[in-house]
Amino acid sequence: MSLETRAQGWRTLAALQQRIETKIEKALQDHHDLSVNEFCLLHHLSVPGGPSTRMQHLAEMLVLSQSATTRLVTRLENRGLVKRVLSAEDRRGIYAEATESGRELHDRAVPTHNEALEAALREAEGLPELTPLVSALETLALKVQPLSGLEAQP
Amino acid sequence: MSLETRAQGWRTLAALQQRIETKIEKALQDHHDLSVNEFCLLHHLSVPGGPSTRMQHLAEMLVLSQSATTRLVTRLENRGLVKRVLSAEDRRGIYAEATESGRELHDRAVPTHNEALEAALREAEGLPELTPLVSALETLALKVQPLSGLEAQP
DNA sequence: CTCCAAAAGTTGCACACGCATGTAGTTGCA
DNA sequence: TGCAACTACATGCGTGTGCAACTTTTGGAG
Repeated sequence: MSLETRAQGWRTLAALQQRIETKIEKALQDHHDLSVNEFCLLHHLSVPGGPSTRMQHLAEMLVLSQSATTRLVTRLENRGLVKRVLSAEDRRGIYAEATESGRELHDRAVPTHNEALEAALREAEGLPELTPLVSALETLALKVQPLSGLEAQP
Repeated sequence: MSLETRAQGWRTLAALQQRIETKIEKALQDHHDLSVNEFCLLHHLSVPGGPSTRMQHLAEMLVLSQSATTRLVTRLENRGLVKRVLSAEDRRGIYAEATESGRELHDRAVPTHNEALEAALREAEGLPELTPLVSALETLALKVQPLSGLEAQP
């Protein structure tokens, strides 16, 4: 397979991705006043066992810069959804954790996210050219099931 | 398969997507002073048979708002890479087409884009949790080969 | 012990984007 | 012909993001 072919597939996937993310963004914004990044941050802090995560770790998971993460946490902190906890051992480190109302908002937002995704996928399947792509995503979701979190490479 | 499982897979894919796009963005920025959107715009105007595309059509393809498309074209126009052509039939319509130097820059940028994508995919394959995902993308690129362009649904 | 490089977060700045609005041109209908 | 609704772009404004510079803290070398 040529590089060009793969690149063409990649750009098509990126466009589809963008379209679906836009739909999810609007749904989350309309119903809960949350951006996708804000939702993902709450998701990481609400779901996993360790409810307390370092700023830099959040930046890696969300694929954001440090500064964007700082302000993302600040925004949610100002809304009382997240709180900063200073680390005792390493006083440079700051942990973010979800508050009770943060977890509540997350629980309400999860169905919105999932239903918007379902709707977007169904819609995308309607376009004949995208059908194989969408069905590949379905397979993909199966395979990724046991994934715990994303780590960045150095 | 549960909605949650699919959503988890989707968020993982989105994160990987974002990571790779960031790498491509940096490569294009460093070597050719182009953002990914700018590259994609040039790509659509340089490659296909019809080198002349309406603003709104570009917005659909790039998954951007009208205003973002206006300014995207303006930026490239100021650099002499693209030119606006007023439509004769419908004088509201404006066509964008690549200039000679725009096509040249595109031709130089294509290898950068493709190599950055290859490198990012190889890197992602190194992370054990992402391997199935990446290989799914490989399959995907094959299936999408005959795709000509992306159209939005009304 | 002192000094210094590296790490974790924050902040100033520039910029690309979306939304709402404005403007020019088109279409339809009375 | 004249007016209203609509379309295609452009523009003002607010905001989220990345980069670079800065502060505080840590850990190690001399």
